[in-house]
Amino acid sequence: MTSRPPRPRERGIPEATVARLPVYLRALQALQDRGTLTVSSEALASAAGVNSAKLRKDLSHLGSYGTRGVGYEVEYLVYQISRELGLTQDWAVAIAGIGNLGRALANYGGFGTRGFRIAALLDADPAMVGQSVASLDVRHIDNLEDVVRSTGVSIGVITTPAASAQGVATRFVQAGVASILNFAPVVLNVPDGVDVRKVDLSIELQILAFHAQRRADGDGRDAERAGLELM
Amino acid sequence: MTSRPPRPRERGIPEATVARLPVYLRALQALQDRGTLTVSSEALASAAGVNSAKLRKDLSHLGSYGTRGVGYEVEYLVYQISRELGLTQDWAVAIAGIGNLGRALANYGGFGTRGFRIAALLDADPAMVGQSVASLDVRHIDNLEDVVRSTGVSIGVITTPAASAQGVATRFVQAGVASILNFAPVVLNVPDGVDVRKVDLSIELQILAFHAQRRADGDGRDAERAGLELM
DNA sequence: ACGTGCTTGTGAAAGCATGCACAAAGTGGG
DNA sequence: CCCACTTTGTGCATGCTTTCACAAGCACGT
Repeated sequence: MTSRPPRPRERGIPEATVARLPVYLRALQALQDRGTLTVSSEALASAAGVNSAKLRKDLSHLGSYGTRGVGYEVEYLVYQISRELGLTQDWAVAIAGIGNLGRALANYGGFGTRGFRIAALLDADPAMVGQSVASLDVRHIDNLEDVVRSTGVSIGVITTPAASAQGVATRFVQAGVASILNFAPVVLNVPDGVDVRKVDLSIELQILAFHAQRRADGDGRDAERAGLELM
Repeated sequence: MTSRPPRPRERGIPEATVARLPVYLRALQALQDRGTLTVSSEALASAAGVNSAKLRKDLSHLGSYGTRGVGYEVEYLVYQISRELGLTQDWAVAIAGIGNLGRALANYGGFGTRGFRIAALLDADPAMVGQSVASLDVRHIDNLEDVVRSTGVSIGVITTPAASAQGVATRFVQAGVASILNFAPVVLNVPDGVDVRKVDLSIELQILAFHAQRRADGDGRDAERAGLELM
């Protein structure tokens, strides 16, 4: 029951590792573009901004894809990580809320290259509906269920105002969408089994402000502290 | 040397706690808008989407601001968290890269209300320079140092293409900006003491895809798994 | 065929974060 | 004034993450 070689990975890659795999993938693709064939954990770790022991442990969760004394074959590793992340299949994404941010996402080219295809745009504003954004017609949010079903959407992105976000999320879920990326500044309530990730610009700024203040306090209070001057 | 009451908090709030304080703050402000005067850890935790023990431990790092048997006074807690996060002062933010995303951020009203003021917009495209976005003139990126100094910018937001991001980051740092929020899909290299946070849309989607695939694999392989059907 | 040198993969230790469960501390009613 | 009730603040146990340090393994030159 524990024969590893044929199907190397067990279920259960740590969450922290999953969050770093896309970073490794991007670094590897950059190497690939430059024609690099193999890379050591040290070099890849430095390109990805992590420590090499962490990188090796992360990769070890996918299987034993390196060669001792040599490193990792870039192309093979790109494939293995892509497969693990589910990027070898095609994911249809719907964006709800075509304001500034929704438009910015719709026009962002970075998705298409990695298995994500923007399949539908939805908005509640009648003036918006029917307009063409990034070569897609904006549909009215009332058609959410139809649109999800007919275009096979499995990931929903919410860029609506905060007040509408929960409603849209609930409709996504009821239409069978179990993965949601939420940009609205609210905590979404969804049933178990639905995966919500949140991106919140204002929270990131607040975290930066906290650290900036701490630096400033330290400088003021205990004269020079470790920090900027140790380079 | 360990007298607590007068200045309750020691240095060193855990990073995980810092990341949640903005969420609590938002939930508290929503309560405040509804006229709520006090709130229990249970109620606030549920509004913030966390468990109440975690909330209490988080808040205990700031000091003892609750009343046993009653809860927390909303207004007082808003003030304490704001102060801890450094939101009682005003932070000048510069946005470099006025593409779709940069414009979306510039026009997003959510910052102003919480101590952040967009003080400058920068772009490398001569056609963009001089245009007015969100009532600010776009300046050429070559003026970065001048702009930072003259407007007192202390937080830099990078929404440039990936290829330009590292250059802009380096210039921000040399101009004295020690807090950077990076939307470009690259790992930035900065000296110690500079705080970089990354927001990466494509990474979030990839993490969602991973979990979505895992759900699908499970359903296919071991018939029905725990998940959507347990509601 | 064998030894040398390099790099991976992984136990084991240390460090964080989470959640339980309860004592401590306050409120309000009788 | 005391008792019952509520809710905070926190010690402790558990689990997850990171980091160290080194044995195992492979390539290459001789």
